[in-house]
Amino acid sequence: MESKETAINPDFLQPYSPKDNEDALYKKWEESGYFNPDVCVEKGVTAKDAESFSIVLPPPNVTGTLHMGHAAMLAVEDALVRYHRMNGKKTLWIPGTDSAAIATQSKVEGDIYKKDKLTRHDLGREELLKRVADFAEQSKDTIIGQTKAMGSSLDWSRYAYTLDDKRYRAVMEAFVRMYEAGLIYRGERIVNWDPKGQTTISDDEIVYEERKEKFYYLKYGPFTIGTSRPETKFGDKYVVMHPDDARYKDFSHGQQIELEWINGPITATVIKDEAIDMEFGTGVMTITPWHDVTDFEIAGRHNLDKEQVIDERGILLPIAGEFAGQHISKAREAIIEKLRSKGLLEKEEDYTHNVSTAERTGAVIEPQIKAQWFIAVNKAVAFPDGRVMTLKERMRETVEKGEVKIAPDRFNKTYYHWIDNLRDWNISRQIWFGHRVPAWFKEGEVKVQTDSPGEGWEQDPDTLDTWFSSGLWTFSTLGWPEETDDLRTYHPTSVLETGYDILFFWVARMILMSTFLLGEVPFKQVYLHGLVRDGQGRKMSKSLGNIINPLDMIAKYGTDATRLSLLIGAAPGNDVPLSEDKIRGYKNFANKLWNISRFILSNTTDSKDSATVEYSARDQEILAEMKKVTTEVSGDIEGFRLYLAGEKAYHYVWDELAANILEESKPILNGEDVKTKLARQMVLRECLTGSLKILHPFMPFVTEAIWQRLPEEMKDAEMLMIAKWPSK
RNA sequence: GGGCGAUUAGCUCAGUUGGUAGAGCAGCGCUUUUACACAGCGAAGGUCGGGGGUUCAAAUCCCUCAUCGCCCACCA
Repeated sequence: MESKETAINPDFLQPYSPKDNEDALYKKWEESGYFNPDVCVEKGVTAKDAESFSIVLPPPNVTGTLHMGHAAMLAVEDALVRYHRMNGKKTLWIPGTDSAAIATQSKVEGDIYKKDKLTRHDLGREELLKRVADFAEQSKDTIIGQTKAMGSSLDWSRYAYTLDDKRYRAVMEAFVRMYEAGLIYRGERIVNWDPKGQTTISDDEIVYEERKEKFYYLKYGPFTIGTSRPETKFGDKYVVMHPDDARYKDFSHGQQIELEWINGPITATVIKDEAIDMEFGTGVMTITPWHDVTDFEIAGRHNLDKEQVIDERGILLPIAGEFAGQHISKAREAIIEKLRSKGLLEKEEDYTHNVSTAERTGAVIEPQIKAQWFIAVNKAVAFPDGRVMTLKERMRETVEKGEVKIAPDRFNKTYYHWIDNLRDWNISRQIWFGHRVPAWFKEGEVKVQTDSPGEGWEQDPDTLDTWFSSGLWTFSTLGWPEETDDLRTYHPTSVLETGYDILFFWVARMILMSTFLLGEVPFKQVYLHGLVRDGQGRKMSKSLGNIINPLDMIAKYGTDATRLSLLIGAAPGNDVPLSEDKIRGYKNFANKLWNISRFILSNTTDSKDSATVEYSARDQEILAEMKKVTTEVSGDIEGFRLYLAGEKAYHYVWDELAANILEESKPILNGEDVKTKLARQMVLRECLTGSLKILHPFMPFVTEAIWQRLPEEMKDAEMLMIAKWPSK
């Protein structure tokens, strides 16, 4: 026994230490160049004509730090990538970071204000952009370093940043092409104005919040109107009711009525419109087309005047008379007081309704009419394949026809529902950090082109919605608009793995961009993961104090344990409960594997000659079993059931290989029958390498650490990372 | 108001095409016999949310109710 122990690597005499292995292994992988498929082909690891497998990493915010959600995403994607790489595919996983326009700019603005008490207007556009860019550059290494700590086998030579030159160019090109196709237009429309962020936002960036407010009944000439927003009512000179409402049949469309209103007598005009709900309130309302979407549409149908009442900062304009200059949040009380004193307030009720707020800033949205850039989703245009259809139709079709498959498929319905309700997408933002709209103005003329038309042309100061550039991500990272080899080889990408919470923001927008600009889908498969929650299924949050930091877990239990805990039990589309106990359990497993290896190696040091092996029936059974597990694990990975694949491999190794096979092998290994012993030694070695391989996608470090310590004759590759997946 | 999902052992969840329930963690008892105490062995624990139906057979399919959660929606 003594001699056998010394024959194997002495590291095995100590428990497995993730800390002492992980960084060195990652460095070794990175330096080998095998994260880059070109190197794999060059060195003969991958066949020149091999099928490709590609994933783009959903780019984390440059200024962010790694949280469990990222860790889960990296674990899933890396497992897929490692599996396909070992299966001989030309495998590419592209890293990148996102400038995250609004989020980043407001973070920097906040910091500057805290430190120097300066606003962005004090600094000016150029200076602010410089500071934001510096900040982004500084903090980008943090997230990259953390991504590496997870063991991610990303091809760093292809690293992309949403605001780097190539991506910037792609964005400009996309805008111009869509404009020329008539898909992008500039229009005066009612948009969602965020008074705090001082920018418009898209419909998808709105979050509804339930609020308890007062609902007021006001006397408006012969009518009683209901409103929850008296501060918008100054300009109201149209009173609207349903044409079929019997209560108001004596009033006719277009009829003019003199009445006393907040700031004195006005002339109101009766409008009949079917948008009115006869059941709600009194069935009569006045309209404020400048600050309400429904009202805007009614005004549009009847060609009515529109007047702005509230400015961009939420301050009442001169139309409000004595209330002008007041902020709407303060003015409401005073207005109600005046209405009451004039006898115009009939009653007030408690009222619960949904208020639209901006996702980023939390501010209550104030609809405003503004000239903005939009993408027309209902306009039929010619696609690259020659067909003429709308973006909506094309987007729906990709999923309906299975060009893009979504796992879990129940999200198909969610996707359709979103598309059916989709309205033109407002893509211009009034912030500075981001891709600037490639439109140029001069004396009322507009030119849309990537570079300035020359002297005297002023570029539109607006920037683009961050999701516009994100929508190009699968192909802007591959070199588009140039026709690169990468684009030909790796697009459409194989899988897009991301959280279900950005199905609309991102997944749908990528489908939109790719089908129109390239004439193909951006990816064949969507894999939606859930949110990582705590052990009790609660959301992780600072206030609950239940945040589990992936880097802490990596330091404490190792990356492999952290990865496994995020993979097992994580079915697509379902939230993942995570507790420290769970991670600890998988740390023990890594050590178990280490000890299994130690046992097998120390008991097979004298088994070099394999030429004349005769397997017993049981030996063959064991080998068949190994093969069966491999088949199942492979099937589960390919079917995106990683939670099952990981569990099965785990189960096999612990409960079958360790508990049964090793135990029953002890008498044979210690016995006198040399032939039987040799056969079993070969079988055990086979089980070990097979187990390391099927576990590698899930726990790359410990499996590679063991692989590096195997005798040469057991290995078919210098690194497990590029070893051949066992036959299925 | 519409849609989706969940309800299985103390906790968190598996259970792929229907065949008399499984895992991890926690907990209980025993074991330091060298691969591993970051371990092993053993016992305990569930009328699979309620009700109805289809079937020889249902946690698994259908209907219905209940509770919880999520998403979507321009009722002033």
